[in-house]
Amino acid sequence: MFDHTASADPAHPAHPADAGDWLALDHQLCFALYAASLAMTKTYKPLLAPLHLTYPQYLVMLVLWQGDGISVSQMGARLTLDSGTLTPLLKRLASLGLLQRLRDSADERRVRLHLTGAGRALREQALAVPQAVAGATALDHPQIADLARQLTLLRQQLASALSPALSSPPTAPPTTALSPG
Amino acid sequence: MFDHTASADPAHPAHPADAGDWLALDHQLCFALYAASLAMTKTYKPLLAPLHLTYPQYLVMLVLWQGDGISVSQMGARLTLDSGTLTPLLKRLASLGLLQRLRDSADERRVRLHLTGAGRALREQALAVPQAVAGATALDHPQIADLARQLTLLRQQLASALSPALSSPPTAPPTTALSPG
DNA sequence: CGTGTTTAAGTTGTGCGCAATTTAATTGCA
DNA sequence: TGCAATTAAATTGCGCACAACTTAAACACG
Repeated sequence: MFDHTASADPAHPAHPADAGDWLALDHQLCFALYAASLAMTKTYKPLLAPLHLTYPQYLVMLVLWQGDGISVSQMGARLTLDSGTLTPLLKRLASLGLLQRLRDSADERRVRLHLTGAGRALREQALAVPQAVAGATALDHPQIADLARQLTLLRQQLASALSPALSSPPTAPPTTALSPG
Repeated sequence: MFDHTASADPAHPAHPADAGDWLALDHQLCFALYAASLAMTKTYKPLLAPLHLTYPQYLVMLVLWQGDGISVSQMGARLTLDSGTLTPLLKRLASLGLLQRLRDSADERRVRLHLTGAGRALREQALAVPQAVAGATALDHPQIADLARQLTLLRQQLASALSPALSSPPTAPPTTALSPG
């Protein structure tokens, strides 16, 4: 499956001789990323079930545990999510009693997110989650940190390729990279 | 849990001195993975729009271009998706005229997926997509291949941690890793 | 043969994730 | 001051992802 008419490395040809092999699923970083992300979410599910949180809800709580009172937009910037995703999610967390959504009196457009006592208390139960996930990865911490670093760089690069004007103009202009030869 | 004594880098401490720092968003591999996966999907969107494909639909087509006539379950095994996700997605691809869903006459439970002429022809337009994405990553091919390899290993390890009986019993039993101390 | 089990696909319901639009509040600027 | 432009959040609609369940076909085994 992998090495028909392969160019250099028979196991994982980085440069398929046939142009069509560029479309092979196993050569796609995108699929590796996609499938790993789905697997990660599935790993979290049983760990978050006792906390009555979904995985995106857990991410919101992580942000609030680092500092609450932020606005919906600030939460969105932190998690790269928009209000269309966050508004219903935050309403669910509010109905669970974990946070309050309060209009900013100084700017009535803003909704600020404040942890409740229950929301703050939930943090204690969440402390065991990262270690459990780390165990499931079978990676040690330098490996986890290195992989996280690579993925963060990848995300930043993809984001800057999508909106070149909005971030890091000093680096090379990535617009041309989006139009293949 | 893992070598608590070795924290060094003040900017990105791999080993938070305070136990609470384990919950910091930026220390989470899971978030790096999640955000990178969302960014990747956003990168594909404008590239797949001319093909009238969503990103998961594109993955299905990648599998079929490597060999069609497979069943829904085989597609699911390839993409780690179940029939609840695939059945409506495949019906959309069929209504686009890209594939046919045909009951297997030898086993009427199975539905086999066959590319149409239009489905096969779409492959030509898809050939430019991987290079465009590779450009957006700003990584060269050895780097892309290496990152994909790490992510594939991670996915396999997470999958085996979730269902220890189903894969690689010779390795260490990961059930205990899921229950934190 | 018949019947209980297993398997494949489909269905239903919930929760994201995002594009597009709407509503309302604030800002900019003549 | 007045009014267009901008901004923040919410709403609507669509397409995944998945758990739980249903339907129907194939299999197992006495």
